[in-house]
Amino acid sequence: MAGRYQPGRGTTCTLYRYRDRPPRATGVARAFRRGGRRGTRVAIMSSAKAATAIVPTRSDDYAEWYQQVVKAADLAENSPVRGCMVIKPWGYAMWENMQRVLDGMFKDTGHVNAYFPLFIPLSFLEKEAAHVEGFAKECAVVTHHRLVAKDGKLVPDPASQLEEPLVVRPTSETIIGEMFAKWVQSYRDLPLLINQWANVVRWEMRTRLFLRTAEFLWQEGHTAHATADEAVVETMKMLGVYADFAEQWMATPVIQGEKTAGERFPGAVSTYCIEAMMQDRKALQAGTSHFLGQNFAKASGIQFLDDKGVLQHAWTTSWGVSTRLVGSMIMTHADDDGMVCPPKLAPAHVVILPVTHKPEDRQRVLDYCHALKAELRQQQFAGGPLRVELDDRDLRGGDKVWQWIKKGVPLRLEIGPRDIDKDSVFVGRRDKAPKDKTSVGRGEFVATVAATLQSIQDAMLARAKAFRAEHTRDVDSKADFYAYFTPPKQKDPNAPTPIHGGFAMAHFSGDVAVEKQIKDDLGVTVRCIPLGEGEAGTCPFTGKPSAKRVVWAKSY
RNA sequence: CGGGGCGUAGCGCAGUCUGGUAGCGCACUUGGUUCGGGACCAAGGAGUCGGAGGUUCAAAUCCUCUCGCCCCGACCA
Repeated sequence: MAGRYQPGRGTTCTLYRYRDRPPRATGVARAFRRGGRRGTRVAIMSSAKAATAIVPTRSDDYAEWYQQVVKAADLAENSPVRGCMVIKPWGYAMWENMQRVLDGMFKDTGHVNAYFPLFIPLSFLEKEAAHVEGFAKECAVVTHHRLVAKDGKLVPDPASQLEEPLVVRPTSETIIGEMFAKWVQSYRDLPLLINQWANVVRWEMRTRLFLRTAEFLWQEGHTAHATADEAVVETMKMLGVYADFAEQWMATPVIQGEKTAGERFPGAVSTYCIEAMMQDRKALQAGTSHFLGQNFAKASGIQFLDDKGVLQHAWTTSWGVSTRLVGSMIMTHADDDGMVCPPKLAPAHVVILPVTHKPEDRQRVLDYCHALKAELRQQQFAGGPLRVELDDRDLRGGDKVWQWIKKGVPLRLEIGPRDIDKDSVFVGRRDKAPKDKTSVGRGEFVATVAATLQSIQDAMLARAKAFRAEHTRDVDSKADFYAYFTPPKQKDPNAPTPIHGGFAMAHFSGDVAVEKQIKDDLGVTVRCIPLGEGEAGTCPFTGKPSAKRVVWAKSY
């Protein structure tokens, strides 16, 4: 086994692998596993690189970094059920915060919540041709309703076979359409503006925590309107709600645009989306809004008498965002020390870490911290009381500090006897380096905490915007386009693809064949056709005229 | 679904090639020393080596099958 790296045997460096923290010393030898157990291990030796809490780093191995952040921040883990995740309290709290805010936005735009069944009769899915084709391949199907013991095991009782199989909803257009058909008789029943918070199941081949799992949580809005115009307005309105939410709450800049025919929702007339750039420069669709025309109304029989007594099909829309948004926040904001929560959606805004080394100081410090916690909770931020954690667990200080850094809490307060004597707090901001901490008077901290959180929120959005700008460029020739999206040569064909490319803004004549060719060649697709006016130009692939530049990128 | 890799204590791994019945670091528990800090010393708890068959006196190790996870593709509403 020549050349095999053997830690602790004749080498002077120490091997650290995926441990939950790096050594304190800078200039450490770091290594991480990649691929095989033997011979293919890659040891990264770097004296210049600072130690990070997450190994590997983003630039070392982005996909692995993502998984390590999810683990280190205690957001979620894989379940015994293939492709399904358990969302842990810290991750779920982010989703709850998103839910609360979005729910408010939906209500403010006139929508009401309802709940529809998990199970959809198979025949419902068959009603809309494109819908069938789009979803058939990834449905979970229920065929029996009872188990019987057989040879000491439980098996579906053959006698309990369902006459019509039930599909676990991959989305609810069909069953909601069925109900809408009953609810709508007259133009006076319209518009119908419904949202539901639910889980859905799509039997995905390859899954990733939060980004693509077999079961996930989402909201799906479904509306029915008397006119096409009204439905289109609704479609765009909700797209705008998503874009606002992404920017203002998730600190994630997004491009609003329309999908090409190939990327359209099965059964939709047009699909709109918000697209965000992750730190590996890939695009992630963070939300979609569909104008469904009369397709589903016709399939489900949603009809009404208009004000002239004419029977018409309604015009419908649907729109949704999912727990994927949690994944997008990780990929947008997390760094090599773990999660970085946008303050407005953080499960906790502030964590107080009492420094209680000497027993005689302990009670005094804790009393001070509890009082400060109570005072901070009186403060308002982002439309609610400040969320404050007091971590008085009997752990060593450094351990606790790093746990909270990895979880991404915006503000850390370390408070010991010396701070109390000065009536001040020692503040660390998650958007700054872990050791970059400052002493601030208690009164001043409390008075400015909301502003401080807002400044972190703003800094995160600005940073994400700058990153996107840095990796977005106009591309005007096919050669440049191909060069932009071709990764550096890899010695090992099975190694992760290095980070490269970004968003290419290129003209496009709309040829489906061209789009397909580029996808086959580079794995790059049109993420969206941005809304708004654009300058006309020439498609670099066909030489045909193009109305405006579209966003090309690799994507999740 | 194709190609590659990996499943050994909570986490990260060694041990597998050359079968002899399990080890290291961190975490955990206890005691002590430390203490504005991701400490140190000592003692200790924790694993039917992913699962099922098979070969063998003997299997983490060899063979077959299977499940799961990860990477590269394919697919992706």
